Amino acid sequence: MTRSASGSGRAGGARRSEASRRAILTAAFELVGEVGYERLSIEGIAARAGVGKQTIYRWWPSKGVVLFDAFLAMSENQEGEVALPDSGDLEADLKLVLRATVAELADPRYDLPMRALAAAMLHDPALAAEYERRLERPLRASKRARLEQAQAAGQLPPGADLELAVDLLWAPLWRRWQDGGELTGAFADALVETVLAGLRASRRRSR
Amino acid sequence: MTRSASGSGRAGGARRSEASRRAILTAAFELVGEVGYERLSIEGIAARAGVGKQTIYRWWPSKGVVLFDAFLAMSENQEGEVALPDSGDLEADLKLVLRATVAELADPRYDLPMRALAAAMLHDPALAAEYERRLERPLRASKRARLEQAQAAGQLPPGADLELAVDLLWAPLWRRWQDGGELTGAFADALVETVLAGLRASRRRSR
Amino acid sequence: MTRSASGSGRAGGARRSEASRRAILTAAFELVGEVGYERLSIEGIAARAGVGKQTIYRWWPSKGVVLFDAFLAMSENQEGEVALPDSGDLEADLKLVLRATVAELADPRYDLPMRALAAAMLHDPALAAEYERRLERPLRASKRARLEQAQAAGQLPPGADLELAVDLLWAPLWRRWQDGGELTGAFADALVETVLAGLRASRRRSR
Amino acid sequence: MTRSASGSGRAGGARRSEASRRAILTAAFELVGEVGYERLSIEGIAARAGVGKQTIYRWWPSKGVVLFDAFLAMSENQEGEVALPDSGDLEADLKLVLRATVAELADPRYDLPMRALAAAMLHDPALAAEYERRLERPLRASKRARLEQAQAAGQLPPGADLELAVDLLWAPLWRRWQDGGELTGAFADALVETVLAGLRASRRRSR
DNA sequence: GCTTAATCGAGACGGTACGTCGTGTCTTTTC
DNA sequence: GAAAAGACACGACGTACCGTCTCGATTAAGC
Repeated sequence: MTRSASGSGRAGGARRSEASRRAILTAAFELVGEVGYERLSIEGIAARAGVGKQTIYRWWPSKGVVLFDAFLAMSENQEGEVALPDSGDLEADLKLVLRATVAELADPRYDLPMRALAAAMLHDPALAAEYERRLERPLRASKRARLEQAQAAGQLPPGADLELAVDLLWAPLWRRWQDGGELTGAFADALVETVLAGLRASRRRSR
Repeated sequence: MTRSASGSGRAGGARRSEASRRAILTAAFELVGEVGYERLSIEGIAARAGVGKQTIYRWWPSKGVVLFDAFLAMSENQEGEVALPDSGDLEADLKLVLRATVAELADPRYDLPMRALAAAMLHDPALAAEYERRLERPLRASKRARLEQAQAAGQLPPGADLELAVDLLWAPLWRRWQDGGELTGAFADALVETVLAGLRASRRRSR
Repeated sequence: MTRSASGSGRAGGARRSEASRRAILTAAFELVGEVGYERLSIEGIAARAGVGKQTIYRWWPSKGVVLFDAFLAMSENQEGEVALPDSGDLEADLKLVLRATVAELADPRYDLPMRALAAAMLHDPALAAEYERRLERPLRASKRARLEQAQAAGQLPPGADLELAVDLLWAPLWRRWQDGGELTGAFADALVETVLAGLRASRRRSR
Repeated sequence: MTRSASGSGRAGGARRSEASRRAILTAAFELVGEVGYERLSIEGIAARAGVGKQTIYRWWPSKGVVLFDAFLAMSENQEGEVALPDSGDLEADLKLVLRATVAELADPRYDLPMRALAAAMLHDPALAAEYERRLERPLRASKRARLEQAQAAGQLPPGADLELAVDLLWAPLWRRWQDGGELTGAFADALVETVLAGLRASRRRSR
């Protein structure tokens, strides 16, 4: 997303300021948590970061992308590989993970920024694609890996549609969060139980 | 000097112009389909509707609410009672309805406006609540009614969590649409089959 | 003051409301003294007068004319005939009158409204003409009459240009007031003395 | 009135655009000549000058001040020292100058802008003060200087009130112009003759 | 060490849109 | 019919940001 500064034939001159980059991302994250996405402005970010506007325009193509980078920077760990826990008990593991997701979505420090990012993606397909590539896909892969592991261990029938399974497990959570509905651990538990029951009973199908 | 207006209601003065109201909603709906939510402006709506800006500000509190009303006006039928089909075959009925939903989400005439509305609700909880009250709740009620009917007919076990069932059936659809993922009739079918399997297998639970 | 509907040949319907007329003029005069001419608005006058805007538009062609009428109404006496004092001593009489003018111009209750009226006339020639006809001309006539009386009494030479004399006596006063310069009784006295000296010494001229 | 851009402590950043400044002043002067002061708008000036509104608001506090600067810029010479002619014959010199003033006031190219400026000063004392300081005072000084010269040469008595003299000579001209009265060379001549007669006959006085 | 050039803070610029206020007209209802 | 009330199309207000564009000042390579 940001330009690489690798060792190509660069004549001379100053390199990108890491201090400014971090100040911008921090300012963006804080501001969006205070005023929301609609009233987040490049000027506001620049002012709070103590940075010239051009420094933002030079390195980021849009407000949404700044926000996205800010999001990544504030949750460093998420970009690396995150394996789901594997205790051998699929149902227990999934409940654990879904309850953690519920807790994160309920955290007021993340609620506004995440809504902002969701809104940004709704009107910027390129940003949505970037999000898909850098956050959604790896996360989904690790979710899928855990299910495949269960399938290999015979806990899920060989014909179960695992892609669908991932959607069934997480989509209702996101939906409830977006709609402002009640989001509890009990809901997560019921979700896991019902979906697993469905998967276990599912007929073989091709995909 | 003048006596206060007697009795009920309105002392005098001009009434709200229905023509302007409709022109505004039409213009808003068209514009959002052309330029998206971020570049939709009150000024633009007013200009296209041939209306003064004040006429918009007088009757609507925000861009998002105009958009929401525009949405309602353009899909009048949705506010009234919409019962899901009931052929006696729950699975067939649900597949029919979900495939219809898929088709609607894929319709380019509704895609941009719906994304815009979704974005507007993401940064305006009041709007989200209004949407919940006027569109989501009635729709959800009719979905639930169909499931209860099936339950009464013995096609679903008495302990099945029908609220969860509604989320399981529709949330993955919305999620895929939002993320720009592939959204097909086959996906809808698989969704219905798996969820129904899960519900049928579900243990008795209290809610 | 307000005559009840008399027997003139009026077919039917309401007559002009004298109460509204007075309320409007009073409101206009007060408002212009509070906010000045630029920020005086028809809406503001109507609101303060407790009157519909149309009632103003129906009877007055412009803001300036309302102001002008307000001015007249607040200084009723000035429209009637106002004779300058004639004690027989021209110099003393003029000093008296000019000192009175100075006092009036210095009165803070009249300063802002008069500036407003002057400004209104600067950009509305029709208003200026109306002012000329209804206030300036009669006033000027009485000034001239006093000078002619003095001329007849031999206190001014027969060839003295009396039109010029009126300008010479009053214009410097208005000018100083407009420019915010110092405006004192002593100035008025010096003015009278010098102008009278000039007139007495003037050669015969035709006009 | 506008900030100096000299070499003192400016950190960095772009400097004021001289091209925009001139375009704005030119546009303001032209527009006020076309539509008058009341219908002169910042928006109109910006549009004609091809400039953003903010560029006007950044450097000028009000419409009146823009107009004033435009006035100065369009009559550059008037700010510098303008000595009145001194042929040795005071009466002839004054007649010359007053006739020139009459001609200028009659010039349609200047009439509307000058009325506009006069109106602006009537409702903005700060602007009036600025005008006094930058245009009126120097002009008045040179008028006074010419009279002092005449006094030194014995053409006016040592006790003559020269401040009053300046008012007596020019105020009637301005007054007639404002009121839309007839303004001719003959009037200027009569004015000079009568005032000079008055001054020559005036008693010694202190000021 | 000197040169050289990209980056930085700062902020002016031409613009678009904001949300408010006032204009002058029109409509509705009351007297 | 006139009046109070107030909606309407319109235009301007003064402000906030947009994204672009200079300005010096700073900074680190390559010579």
